[in-house]
Amino acid sequence: MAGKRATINDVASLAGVSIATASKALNGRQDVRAATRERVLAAAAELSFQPNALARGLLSGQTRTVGLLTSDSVGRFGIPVLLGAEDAFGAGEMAVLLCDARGDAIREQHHLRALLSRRVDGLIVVGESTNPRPSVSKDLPVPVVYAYGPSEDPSDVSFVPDDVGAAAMAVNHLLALGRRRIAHITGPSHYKAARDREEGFHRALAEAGVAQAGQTMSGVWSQRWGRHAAEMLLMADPGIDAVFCGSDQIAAGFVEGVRERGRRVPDDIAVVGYDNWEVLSTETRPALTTVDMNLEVLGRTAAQHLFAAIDGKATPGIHTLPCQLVIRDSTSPPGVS
Amino acid sequence: MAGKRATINDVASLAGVSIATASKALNGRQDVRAATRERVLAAAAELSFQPNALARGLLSGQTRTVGLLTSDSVGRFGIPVLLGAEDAFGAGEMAVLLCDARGDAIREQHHLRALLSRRVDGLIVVGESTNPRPSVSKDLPVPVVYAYGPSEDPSDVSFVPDDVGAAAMAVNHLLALGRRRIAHITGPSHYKAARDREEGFHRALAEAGVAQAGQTMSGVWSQRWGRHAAEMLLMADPGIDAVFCGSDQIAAGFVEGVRERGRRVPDDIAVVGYDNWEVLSTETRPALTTVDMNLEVLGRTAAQHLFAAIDGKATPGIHTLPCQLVIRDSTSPPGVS
DNA sequence: CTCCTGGACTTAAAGGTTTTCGGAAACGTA
DNA sequence: TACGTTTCCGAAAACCTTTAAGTCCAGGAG
Repeated sequence: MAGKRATINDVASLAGVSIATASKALNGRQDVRAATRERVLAAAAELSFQPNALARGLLSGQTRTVGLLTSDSVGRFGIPVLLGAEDAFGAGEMAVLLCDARGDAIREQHHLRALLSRRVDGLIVVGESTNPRPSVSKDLPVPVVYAYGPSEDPSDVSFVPDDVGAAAMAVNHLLALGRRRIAHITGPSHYKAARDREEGFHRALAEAGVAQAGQTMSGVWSQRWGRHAAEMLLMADPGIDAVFCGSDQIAAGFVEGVRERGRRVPDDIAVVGYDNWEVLSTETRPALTTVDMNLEVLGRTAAQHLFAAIDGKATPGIHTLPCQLVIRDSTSPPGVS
Repeated sequence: MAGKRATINDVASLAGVSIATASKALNGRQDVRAATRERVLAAAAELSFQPNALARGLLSGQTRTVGLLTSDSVGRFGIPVLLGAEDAFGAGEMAVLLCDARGDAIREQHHLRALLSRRVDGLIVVGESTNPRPSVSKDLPVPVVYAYGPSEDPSDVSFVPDDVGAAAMAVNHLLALGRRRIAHITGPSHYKAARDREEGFHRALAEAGVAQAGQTMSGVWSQRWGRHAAEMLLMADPGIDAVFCGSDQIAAGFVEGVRERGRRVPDDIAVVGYDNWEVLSTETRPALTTVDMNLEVLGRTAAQHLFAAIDGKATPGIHTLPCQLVIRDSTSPPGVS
């Protein structure tokens, strides 16, 4: 821990110029002789001068800092968004102030006040699910962009993954493999994600004129439920040849359950998961075909649009971003695996 | 997005007092009559006034903001530390500026400069492994605390989990269950974590006067390696009755491998993992007995000591924090499961 | 009456930077 | 010499808040 930090005043003194000239030299402005600029730069280097962002922000009204407000302690969704945002902002240009409200509205208000008092230039709100959430607050003095979980207010700017389209894509993949008896196991129906994915599932089947195998099985987002669903499904309808699961956790559990009952994946039953959560999708056997929601792209996009909004070019509405089907062994055609 | 924000000047005008009086009233200081304070507070509420943290920081030299510098994109270690830090700082009191260097030294320097120019009060550096890492920089004007990955410089303040002790604890648990032929499967030996855990493993065996079953098997931190190791181990030494794995991923793979070869966990072979990574440790079957490194506690402790260091009470050295053995089904005594 | 005390409030400075505007020097031109 | 132009540099204001120091006044003591 060294002593006091150098100010532009110290730099100016050492270089033998006024503060104004030092400022101009350091910021690469005109109206300063090359030799003088040289001297100032040398002085700044010597003192390892770092401009005080507080003073600068106070004057300009821009802090080059954005707040990221999340409720997703585990970081499943917040982290990719953060990474994407950092990318979009450019290395070191923008800083991100991260707050975790842990699903508590009071805490969220608290964080919100703290962020505003720090004069962030904008705000990204990351939902813990794709369920629409209350708008963070009316009449905020800074623009807000919602990522993953959209705002209830359609005049806000929101970015969500295209769950419907992705589910349809997954089912079309199964249909293309010749599977015709396709079941659907997913999470609780109070999740919009579950409902959207089911909608996509139905749409794709309808377009192909294929009937769903059994009823959609709603449970929880866990491996345990996947295993349990496998038991029930194989009992009730032994003829199924494919399953579209609402999450990788469910898919991983389902694969286990299938194997325990002596059926093979993908030969007997092809399985598609959702999330592309690597620890489950690539490490289990067989590796899971699954939907990647491109959360990093989503985060980057949200950040870019936040930029635009800061510049006064907001793009209100709920924007849907495409997902990607990652094909792995759990849907290999027979004999290929 | 509303118009300009209210300043203390606006509040003072509306309340009909001077700026100084407004400031004193808002900050609960003496020398202001109750009625006057009332008026000021009402005015502030009416304008929804929020003090400008930049101006305050500029004056006081304290920003009530700390930087969290990590290289752990996935958030496996950074997130718990962040949560613990937020806890220690108190809700909304302190803000955390999060930067991810992605293992790149250049990027780290970049972020470091950005953080310093923003005048953070302190810095927490989170390593991606427990391998000692270069000190972030000499003569920084703010205190730095290292979490998870310690600094190479012993005069820095570092907090690391007690891998050696935890491994010994895990092995003692297996010994207490009556297991005597215990093997060790772990990650690459260039990880200090792997070496430390092996050391604890050996120490506990030595203290009990029990010989290790076979040689320590070093691979990578993956399920695939766990499965592979299971094959090799059961081939070479079918008599083993317990395995201590260097990570939950390895343990999960090992359990799969064991089951495929027709042996049972925990009846034939007890398994202990490491990390308590919930998606693996609680969701697999049987649920894994594993070591929890208490990363959230570690983060909170690091944050508390950063506070102390900011107040001039630094505690140099590498501090080792205890881990915790979470006992689950993978080490149940026969017949209990 | 004067002097002092203490309460309630105001003035002004400080913190570090950017920016506008004015000034000074150097130089060329009439 | 007087004047205009260009080039470079400096003084000072502005951003918003906190705080040390100062002002003013009422009331009590002498």
